[in-house]
Amino acid sequence: MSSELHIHNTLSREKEKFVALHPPLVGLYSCGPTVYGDAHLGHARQAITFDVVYRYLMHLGYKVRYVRNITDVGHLENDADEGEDKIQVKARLEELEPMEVVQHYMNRYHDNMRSLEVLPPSIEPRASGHIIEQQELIRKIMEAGFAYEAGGSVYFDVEKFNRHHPYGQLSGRRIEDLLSNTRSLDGQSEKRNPLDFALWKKADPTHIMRWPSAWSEGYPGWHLECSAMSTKYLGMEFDIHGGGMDLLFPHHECEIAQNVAGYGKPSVRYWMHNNLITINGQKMGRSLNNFILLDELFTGDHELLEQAYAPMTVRFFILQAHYRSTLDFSNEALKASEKGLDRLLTALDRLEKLKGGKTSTLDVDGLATRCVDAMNDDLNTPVLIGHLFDGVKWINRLAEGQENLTADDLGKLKFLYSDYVHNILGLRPSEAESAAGTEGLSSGLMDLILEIRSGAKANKDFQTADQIRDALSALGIVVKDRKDGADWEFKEQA
RNA sequence: GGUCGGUUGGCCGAGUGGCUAGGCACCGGUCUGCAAAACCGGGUACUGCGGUUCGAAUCCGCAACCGACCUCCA
Repeated sequence: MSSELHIHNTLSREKEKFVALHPPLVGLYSCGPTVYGDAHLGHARQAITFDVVYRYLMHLGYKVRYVRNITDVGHLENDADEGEDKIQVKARLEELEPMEVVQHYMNRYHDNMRSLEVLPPSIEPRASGHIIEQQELIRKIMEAGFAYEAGGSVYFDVEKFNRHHPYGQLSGRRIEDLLSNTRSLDGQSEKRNPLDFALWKKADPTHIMRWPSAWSEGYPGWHLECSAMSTKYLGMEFDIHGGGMDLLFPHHECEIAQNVAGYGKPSVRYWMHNNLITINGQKMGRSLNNFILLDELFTGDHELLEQAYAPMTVRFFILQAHYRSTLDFSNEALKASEKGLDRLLTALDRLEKLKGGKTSTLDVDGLATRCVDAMNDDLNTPVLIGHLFDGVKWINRLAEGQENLTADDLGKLKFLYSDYVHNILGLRPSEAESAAGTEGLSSGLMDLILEIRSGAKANKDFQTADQIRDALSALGIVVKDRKDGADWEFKEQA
């Protein structure tokens, strides 16, 4: 593929050339978490996938407005008719204000995201802060005749909508199939049709989160917030909407219907969906209760974990698979990522110390082209990483004098690596390493210690030399003897 | 049941009509006081059966198995 960005559009099920609506601006929206619990590996995949989309678009020179919402109201436990709000349930169980629950898990989500080097979005709107906008959209949908009130609640009339606009295009469903598959309600429902979904729910007396409206004191339906908030911040039409594949139906399908019903046209040009993390071949999810929390990964505190994994290991693990493929969790795979990442980052350190020569024996421009092509081909990070490892071999050979690069080419290579590894993939050395760095006190001390050790080695006093190396190893520092002196680095933590 | 997707070597995971993906693990070698790292070399692969083709892991058909969505789920 050439040097233009193509992304797989769920709407067409094909890779399409990306054309921004209003270059250099790009509007990007992705569905954030419902904050009633801690984030697990699946949340990390979603966040990292669209973090890379965000980073890469910026790399290409676009001015991106990235909106990632926080669902803090309206997400029900069950079927829209009988379920209770997830946050309300949690609040009741823990005897907290719903907003205390929201704040608590939102803070923890942000901590997790920071650890994973996920950039904060441009705007992080919360559903509870946009009740007016959501009510306004309901009004528009009702005016257009695609919603009805029943008992103080308002429902979207899917069947009527489908008579004027196709419903189910995104998820590839036909309304007839859906109808024949829905279980029959026992007549208690206010909905005219089982496919209808709630835009506004009347609050029962025990419900804490409630707002006045023309229909009842109540709260908005889950699907509504994304339509209302994306329109508010990105306009009636914007470039990319992302989310996990499990949100495709009904969430995103309903979102499209709401926008078409309320504003007369669909809002999103490119729909992108990341695939799920599996564990023992099965989807990792809250409903299956087989998830591993990010905090558990970072501490190793989970029965399925053989060790703790650094956030960067988790990030690298996720980036080593294409976002549209399932990715199977296993200790073996995580450990392989840990080592691979270490190899990549160590090479990056070595690269910084290299000096240019008179000739070049390697094709840096060719490597750069392969890297761009990989990313332009639907954000193919695993292929990109494969190319970067080709370069790792180069770097190591350069360091050992088996290859040469001119200062000019070396500069290009350094720029390439820092650009892709740091800026686009968002991979950074662990905090212990960057905190100590290669400068400052610890660096000076290490120079001193290694100098003493090298003196001992010169005198064939290997006992002393090994004693120093073992002692440093116990402190988590690895000494590597090279031809021209010794090098050192921190051991991978955990 | 409906719709969609997958099945690649010891593990993870790309790719694609003919050219080594890559990482990890493993084996041999070089270097080294030893070790680590690095470098060089090596083996094991495309679920099965048919078809199209000069040539298929890659396209088509059938079968088996696995999974996702159809209710909440990133």
